[in-house]
Amino acid sequence: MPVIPPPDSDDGPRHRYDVAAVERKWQAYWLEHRTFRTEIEPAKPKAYVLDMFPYPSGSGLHVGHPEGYTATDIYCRFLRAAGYNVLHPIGWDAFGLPAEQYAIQTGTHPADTTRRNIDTFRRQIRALGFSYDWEREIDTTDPAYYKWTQWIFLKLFERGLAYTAEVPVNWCPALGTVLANEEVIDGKSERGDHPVVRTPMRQWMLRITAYAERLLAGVDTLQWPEGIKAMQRNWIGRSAGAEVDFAVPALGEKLRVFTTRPDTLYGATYVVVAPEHPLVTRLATAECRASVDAYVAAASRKSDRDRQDDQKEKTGIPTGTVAINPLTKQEVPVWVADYVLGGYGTGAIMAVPAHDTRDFAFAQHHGLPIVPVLSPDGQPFAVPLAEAFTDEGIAFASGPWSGLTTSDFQAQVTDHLAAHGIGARRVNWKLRDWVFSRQRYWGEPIPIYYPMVRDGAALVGPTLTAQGVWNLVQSGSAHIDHGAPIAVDAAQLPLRLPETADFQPTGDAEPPLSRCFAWRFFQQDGRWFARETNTMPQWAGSCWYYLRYLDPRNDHELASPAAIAHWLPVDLYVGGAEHAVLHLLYARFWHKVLFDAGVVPTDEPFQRLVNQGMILGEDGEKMSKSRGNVINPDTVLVEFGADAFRLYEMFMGPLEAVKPWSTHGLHGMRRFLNRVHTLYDKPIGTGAPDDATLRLCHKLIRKVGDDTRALRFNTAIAAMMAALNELVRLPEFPRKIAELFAVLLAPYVPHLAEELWQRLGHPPSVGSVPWPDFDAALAQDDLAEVPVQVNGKVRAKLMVAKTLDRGELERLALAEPGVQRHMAGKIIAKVIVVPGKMVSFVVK
RNA sequence: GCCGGAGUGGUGAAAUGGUAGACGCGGCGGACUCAAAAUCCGCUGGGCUUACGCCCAUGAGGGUUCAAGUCCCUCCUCCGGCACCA
Repeated sequence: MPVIPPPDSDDGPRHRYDVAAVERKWQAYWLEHRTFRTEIEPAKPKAYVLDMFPYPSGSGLHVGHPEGYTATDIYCRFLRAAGYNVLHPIGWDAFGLPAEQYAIQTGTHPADTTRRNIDTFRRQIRALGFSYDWEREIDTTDPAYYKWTQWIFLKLFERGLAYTAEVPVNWCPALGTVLANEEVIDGKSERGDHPVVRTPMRQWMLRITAYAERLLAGVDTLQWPEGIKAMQRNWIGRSAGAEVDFAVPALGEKLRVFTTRPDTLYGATYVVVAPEHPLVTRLATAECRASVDAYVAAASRKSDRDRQDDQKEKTGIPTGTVAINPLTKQEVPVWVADYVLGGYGTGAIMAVPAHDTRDFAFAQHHGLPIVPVLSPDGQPFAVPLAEAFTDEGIAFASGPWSGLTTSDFQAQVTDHLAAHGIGARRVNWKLRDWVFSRQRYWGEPIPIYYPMVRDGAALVGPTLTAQGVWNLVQSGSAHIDHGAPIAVDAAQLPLRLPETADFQPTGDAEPPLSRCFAWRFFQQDGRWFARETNTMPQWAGSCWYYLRYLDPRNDHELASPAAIAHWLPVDLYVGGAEHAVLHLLYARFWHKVLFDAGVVPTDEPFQRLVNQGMILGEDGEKMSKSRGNVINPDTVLVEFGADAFRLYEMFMGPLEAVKPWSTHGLHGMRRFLNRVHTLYDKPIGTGAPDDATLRLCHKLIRKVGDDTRALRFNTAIAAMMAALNELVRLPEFPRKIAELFAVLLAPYVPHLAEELWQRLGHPPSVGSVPWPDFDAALAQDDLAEVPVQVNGKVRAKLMVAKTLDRGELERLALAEPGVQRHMAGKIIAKVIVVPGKMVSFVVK
């Protein structure tokens, strides 16, 4: 029979080994052998490496998810080999609007879509070969999980940090729910970009402002990107200044204003109150009443968005009333204008047009006086100001305070005001309390209930049904006493979300749970009660999930104290920068509360944070369906395999950098892996490697170790590529080197590394092989190429022993023809010799 | 406007103040092949030069230094965030 040459494999000759089979084989092996199961090993140093868990959307994983996940996976595999006890879990942040929106659109129950989405995400993540401990997988919609979300809520409630209030909230009619300030971007919902309006409603609030000072101070202690820290500081928005009373003789009242620049009080030429200010109506004189009322009414109709749009021309009108500047004793007019916010400070300001850009614009527009009282040198400005002077400086025209610097003036005048009972030192915060309730179905039920009242007494009625109670409420003969919230007994948790097909929002403020009468109304000791029907926002489950991973199946504690003590804090947290203020601020807040409650031993949850940079489309634009530049990981995996995919995402550039996708680059990774595979086809030599190869390898161990530890994966990969380029030149592949190279590759391309390790005759897993040590002497060359500079330009290069002494080095350098040529006819003014590094001559 | 980050070949990017452009992609040339693909080898910042070499070059302009992509000052551009918070 003729010998039939084996056909090239069907999936193309570029696949030199059967990537799909190899990857499937090892993924199955890891799962079956629970290779990455984690237990507490007290003898080892611990490392808690956390990914921001995904929201399992209907569209599946995008290429941005695996970027961070690959980084932490490589890091974890490396740390395990380096002798660490590593915790590396994954789970699902599965409550929230998108799943519910999708469910509403398709008529499927959110529980079903959520389950399906999770299955997809799990399959996709497993296909990438990540070393998660799957026995710690969590799902925020699992009652066994949200039992503890509710338990933490009860802690907040007990400590007075959860309360209800009738407050102006961000109501989003399209989504049928209120949103937190953090969820509103430019007057639109963060999710879905729907309009948001301000309207007062009864809401559950969390008193995050009580932690403002600590949340701010804690930022300084964190190893986080500067940008994120700045954003948190900015969001918390501490502002120190003074409150000052301006007397309003016509009313016999004081108008209290907040200012950060009490040193400009002599320049305060008018006062402005917000349209929402409680005194507005009374401030309006008879002549101004109609216009003030109209202005206030118009302002109340405007959304925040509209108010911002009107920035260019600042509107406002006089109230007709005057106030007295407490220092100059002069009368200044009181205006009402919507550039002053009702919800910040006292809702009133003293306007100093000469030294505040906003006041300046307003004063110019409305012809109000502009009086400078401060300049860089304390000399009055010679000409009228063209713009506000807002820097610090030296005061003039300020009575006894003239000549003082801004800071001295501020300190002294604040004391003076306080001593005379007309002011006080004051710190304001931009941070507001967190609106915590949502009028949606797909969230954690808030574990609170209220007494039912009929005719001023508790509603009793053994024969009543839940529906009957509702009828009483509808008819007005009974009501829910929202003023007397009662916490569900912790032993009764979880308070399960009722199953219902009627989960659609109605567009009014009544949550879907209000219609689940059998769940909502219940009888206890003969009395009727009504459950809270708002649910928690999406952020609730993610506020503490990193704690549940520590002990995920514990049903009598959030996590055991032993597990908490062992693993906290999170040593490295990797995720997208889009969570800079929302998730990261809320989670820090809850963590501090749990710290105060003695549940956790640390004040901050996430010691070190790294943001992976966004991956752009091949066109350099943000990936989006509308641009059609979205890369689907599933497709990439089929064509190139997980190892190549992982390697490519890490090789693209620094982890934190924003970088465009390139399918060409991916081909390069496949080529690299094929060449590695081919290298192991060579005869495996039993002899000792030669000196050059040995040095190469020891340098490689150091380089890959250092870079991996520092999350510089791109340069570690480059070093392995460079090493491969040398190794392929060897006539045979020494066994020791073959083993070593597989071990170094393992964190990066775990499937191939396992396969090669097995081919070398070892039992799995290559991941259990300790990370090799390098020999410091072998990890550096004894020869060095030393550049010789003449007047700063390299004129020769010397190949010399690294340790060659200065005198000899200088002598050799001088002998170089290239050096001679540039020194001819000149005298040496200076010689710098750095042994092993550099020789530099300065000649004249 | 304010805050944070970044500007380096055709391209993604490397470079403890000490040889700018490692590594990858792309391109060019060659080997193999009937041919192509794949693979392998070589070259590849720009300019001048037959050549040895020389000059220029890290957004722009200054400065410090024997030596600057790296440190300092001024400015420009791009990305991300915040934005009437007094």
